[in-house]
Amino acid sequence: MQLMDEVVTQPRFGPLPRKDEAAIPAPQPPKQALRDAERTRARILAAAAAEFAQKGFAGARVDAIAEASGANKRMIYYYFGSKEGLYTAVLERAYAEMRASERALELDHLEPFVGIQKLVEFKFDYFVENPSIISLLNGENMQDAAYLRRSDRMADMHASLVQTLDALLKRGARAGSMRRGVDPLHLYISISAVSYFYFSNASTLSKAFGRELGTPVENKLRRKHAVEVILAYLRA
Amino acid sequence: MQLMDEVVTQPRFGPLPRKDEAAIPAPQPPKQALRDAERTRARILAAAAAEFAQKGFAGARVDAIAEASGANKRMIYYYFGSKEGLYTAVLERAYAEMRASERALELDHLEPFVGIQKLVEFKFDYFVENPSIISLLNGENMQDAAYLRRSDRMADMHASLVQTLDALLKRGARAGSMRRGVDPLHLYISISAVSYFYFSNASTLSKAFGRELGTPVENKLRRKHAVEVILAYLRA
Amino acid sequence: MQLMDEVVTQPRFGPLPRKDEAAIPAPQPPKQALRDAERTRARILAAAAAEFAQKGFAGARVDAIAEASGANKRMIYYYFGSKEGLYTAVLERAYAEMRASERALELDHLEPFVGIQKLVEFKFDYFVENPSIISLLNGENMQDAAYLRRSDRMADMHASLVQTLDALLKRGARAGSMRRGVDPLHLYISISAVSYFYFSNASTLSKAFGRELGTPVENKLRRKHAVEVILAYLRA
Amino acid sequence: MQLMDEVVTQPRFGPLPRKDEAAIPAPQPPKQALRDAERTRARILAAAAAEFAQKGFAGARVDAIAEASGANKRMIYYYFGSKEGLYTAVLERAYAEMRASERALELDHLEPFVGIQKLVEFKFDYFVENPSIISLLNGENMQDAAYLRRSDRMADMHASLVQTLDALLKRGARAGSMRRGVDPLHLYISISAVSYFYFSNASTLSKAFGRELGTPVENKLRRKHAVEVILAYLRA
DNA sequence: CATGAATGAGGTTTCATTCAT
DNA sequence: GATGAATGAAACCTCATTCAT
Repeated sequence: MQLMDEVVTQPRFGPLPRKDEAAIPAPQPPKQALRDAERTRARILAAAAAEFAQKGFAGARVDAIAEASGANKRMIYYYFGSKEGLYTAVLERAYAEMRASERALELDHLEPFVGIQKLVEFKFDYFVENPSIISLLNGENMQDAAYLRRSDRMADMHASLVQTLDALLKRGARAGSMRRGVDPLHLYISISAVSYFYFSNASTLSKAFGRELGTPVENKLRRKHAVEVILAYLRA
Repeated sequence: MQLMDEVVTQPRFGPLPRKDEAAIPAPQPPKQALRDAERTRARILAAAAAEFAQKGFAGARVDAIAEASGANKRMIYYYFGSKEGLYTAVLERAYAEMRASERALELDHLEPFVGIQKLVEFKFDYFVENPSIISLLNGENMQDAAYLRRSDRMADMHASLVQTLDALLKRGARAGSMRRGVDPLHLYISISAVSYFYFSNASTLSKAFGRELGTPVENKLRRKHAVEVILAYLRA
Repeated sequence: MQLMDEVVTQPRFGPLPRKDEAAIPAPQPPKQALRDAERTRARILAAAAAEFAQKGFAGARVDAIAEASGANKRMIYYYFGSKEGLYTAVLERAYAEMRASERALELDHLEPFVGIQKLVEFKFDYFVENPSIISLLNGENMQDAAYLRRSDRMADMHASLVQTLDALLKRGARAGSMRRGVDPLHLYISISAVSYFYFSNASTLSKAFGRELGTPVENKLRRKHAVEVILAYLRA
Repeated sequence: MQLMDEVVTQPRFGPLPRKDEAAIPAPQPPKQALRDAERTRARILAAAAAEFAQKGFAGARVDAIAEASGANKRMIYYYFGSKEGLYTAVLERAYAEMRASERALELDHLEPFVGIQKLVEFKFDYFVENPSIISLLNGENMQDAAYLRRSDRMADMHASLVQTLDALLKRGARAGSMRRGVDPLHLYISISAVSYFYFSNASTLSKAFGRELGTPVENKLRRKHAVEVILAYLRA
């Protein structure tokens, strides 16, 4: 969950700052006083992300998170209110970060094929670097997005990305180099799919086919393959 | 989990028939008793599949399975020994059935593009009809295939399918109509991915993009898209 | 809580038979099979009544109740669902029993003064024999009847008693021997008060006045006094 | 708990001024600091009285008291040492104030019936104005006066009142207008009872009889009734 | 005087599993 | 074959209390 730390959230401490955590730009208090609370909170969040990713919501143990984070179990409730609150915080953070990274891509002004290739590669690389996002999403999807469904903070999520894709597709089509009539959402889904599934199902696939996936060598192969599949589909 | 019932496993009723269940042809007990036992067992298995799919291994409740199946809780232990035993049985059954269905496809003698299109469509349709397999696989992958890893009964799994794919690819390449140098495993993964991911992540995608996926209309669109993506990639 | 056992409730077992417990006249199953469940449930209820009476809802310990009842802690949840459920059950039972006892009085056809004297004495004696009802009521009243408020099963409670009192008052007034214009509800409250308060506040009163209340000798005095206060008030 | 503030106790602020608080005349610190400390202490005490009255000792939450009083939780420990210490302080204060108010009555030289009527009315009015004293006493009595029992400061409590009552009774008896042989303690108990019980059990009574008690109209009725009951009993 | 962060003991509740019939 | 009752371990969570500043 390394990348997570790069998301800029205002330092938070005190009990249960649940709603719109990052919304209020708090005045900067003296460094030292803050540090502990902020760091404790961050450490809990990091430990929780790992635990929830590996075991799912039901399988995760609050005790394990407390221990892994080096914090007292009570602190988890002090900062997040409940196991569920912690889970939601982890989920929102992971999601928010992914969105932020996508936003930072700025594909709009690239040549269409170049832009889309960049997106495919970004997706692949992102999953390499943030493996827990896959497990977290898997867990959520298994329970029909029970927790994300309740979160207001991720309503607008990728909307922008699909619009960006749409613009690229239109430009490419106008230029005559790109297939017409492509549904940008389904394209986005396929772009995600060819990377996501490779990672998410690596364990069972490796076992089933007796070929260890997820290794650097295999990843390189897969990354290239993913780009080819998507670009081949888009060529006019 | 309707299709599951068509898999022919030997009826089992004594306690703990864990290993190699179907291997030994059990002595034939009086018809009626057998039927009841078999039916109880089947009902437990079906209820368990639903529960495990929805909640994962840790989140699933033995009580809930007992109630849903109409069986006494004790029976679960009588037939499957433990929650873990039940989970393994569910997993193996789902896997075995998927394999059996794939085997029944007989793509070998089809024209390469036709064969591959048929496979893409089969995958898609299979997930439509057997939604729980996706959740079960997700659960397994989240815990690094902890249970499947231990199962001997699924060693040879899809091996055959990849070989079939390889043959089709070679034939297509020789004929000059098909792209050369395609890795059949990665092709298989992509074929699975474009359908699987659409279903597995339908909940979060629907929420994120504000477009309800999984509906008949949307499914039809997706199925067509999936075929196009794969075939476009393969065209020489 | 001895008297409680005389209340006739249908034997109940199995998990969480919360609503209208006593309403359905269950068919009488074989004695032996029932016994344990019924007895366990009764023992938990008795232990809980004692614990809740002494410590209040918040102060009571589920562990203590389990131990005192000789039952496993889990059984409490099996039969009553939660600490709150158990508390409600205790409360309803105590209340229902008091109502049943009052109903059994049959004061209607007595000479008015005799009838009212009998009621005063009954109230006094009931508190002597069922001390926990006082603590339970105290606890409820401290929290503004939070739990009783939610219980449907005690709506009609004493209604009948006040009507009985009203009839006696009217008869006495017509005969010229009894004070006119007495509000039967406030009379009932006073009848309860002169006994209840003596018991409910015995501890602090004893301490404050340095005279041990609640002893047999003192009780005899108090009982006589209570009767005199009420009857003197009613004489024309 | 407004009346409480009128009790004159020496302002206290150092840590743990538990025993005989008011006995030692503390050195006078600078006015302002003193005022703040005193005010914080008073606010905590007031909030605590409300919380303990409503929830009992076990049900009360130190956090809730801190929040309601606007003070930091640490301050509670600074001033009162522990939850128990705070509870005792609340109890003693409430008790001391009631005693002080009773002392201020000066019934000794009144005509006996007038004096006793005044006492009945005083009791009633006191409970109207100090509702929390009832809950606090209830709580104490539920746990057999566990805390009051330990307090030295309330040994002599009402002793004087009973003596006053005794004097009035004797005077009335000598004058021939008043019943002879009345036990002044039991009279005092009855006087308390007819008001106390009405308030202490208002919640359950209101629910049970479907008539809202504690309203101004109902209170007026009750007050009159209480006086009548006691005076009728005393008439020769 | 005051505060936010931290703690550990203990409380309620849940769960897979087994016993007795 | 089947059932309801029972169990103990462990899970989540709460609370009074203390530490560091």
